Amino acid sequence: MREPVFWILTALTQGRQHGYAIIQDASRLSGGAVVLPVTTLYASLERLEKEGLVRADGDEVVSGRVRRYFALTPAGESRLVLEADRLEAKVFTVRSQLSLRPALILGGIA
Amino acid sequence: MREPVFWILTALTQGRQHGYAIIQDASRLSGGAVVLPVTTLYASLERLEKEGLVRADGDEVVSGRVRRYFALTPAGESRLVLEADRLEAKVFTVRSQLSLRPALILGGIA
DNA sequence: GCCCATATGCCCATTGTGGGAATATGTTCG
DNA sequence: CGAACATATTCCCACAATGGGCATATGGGC
Repeated sequence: MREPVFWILTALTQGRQHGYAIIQDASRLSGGAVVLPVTTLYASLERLEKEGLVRADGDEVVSGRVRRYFALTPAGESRLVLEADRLEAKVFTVRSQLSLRPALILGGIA
Repeated sequence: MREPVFWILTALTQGRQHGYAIIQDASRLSGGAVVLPVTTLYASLERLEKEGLVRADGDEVVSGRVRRYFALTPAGESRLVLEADRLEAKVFTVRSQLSLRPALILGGIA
């Protein structure tokens, strides 16, 4: 799973949300590190809908502007849980590798 | 950072390695989950070399076959450490979001 | 002799990402 | 009032990264 999709699904864990708000959530949740481009967002949402991880959840008009709402499907939720597990495993693996890397033999017995 | 690059850099933490062995390391380190396609590997290595995260570390001939060795640069190592931190932060964030998601109110007081 | 593992290289298609710009309404500020 | 900016979505198009297919070449096992 790529970054944009990860943040979209993560933003949707708190309930239905519309596109523009997802961009703001992604930025907030990542501490400002992630900037989700609009084009990427809508392209991803369309793809995720086709894959059944996200579903359209009604259009609403707020002060003249249309909002398209999206929601996580059960499949989307379990996919995100799976991703969390995978990320955790990756962290464990790199950390292990980094801690036992040859370069670390700097103090030694001396 | 994408999956293939992550596993390439992780494989190289234990010292210089040649292409084919990196593929096997990636598979082993990921518990068989990651299959690094040959084309992706060499394309990535070339890119990583250009970016200064990896450097060519000599060609050797073993039983008639040429092996191209590659090694992590200090930049590559710190990039991987940074990536580990980012992954850890992502795990923390999703887990938090998942634990406080509306759907979890199922047991309640009852 | 044939297949498989090792080891790399070239060609090319697809996927996901993302820049640019258009559209349209509401708000803020000089 | 006009300009700039935030909200909210859409279309067009370029590009980086991924990866499939195939070619090449050697050595080992059946």
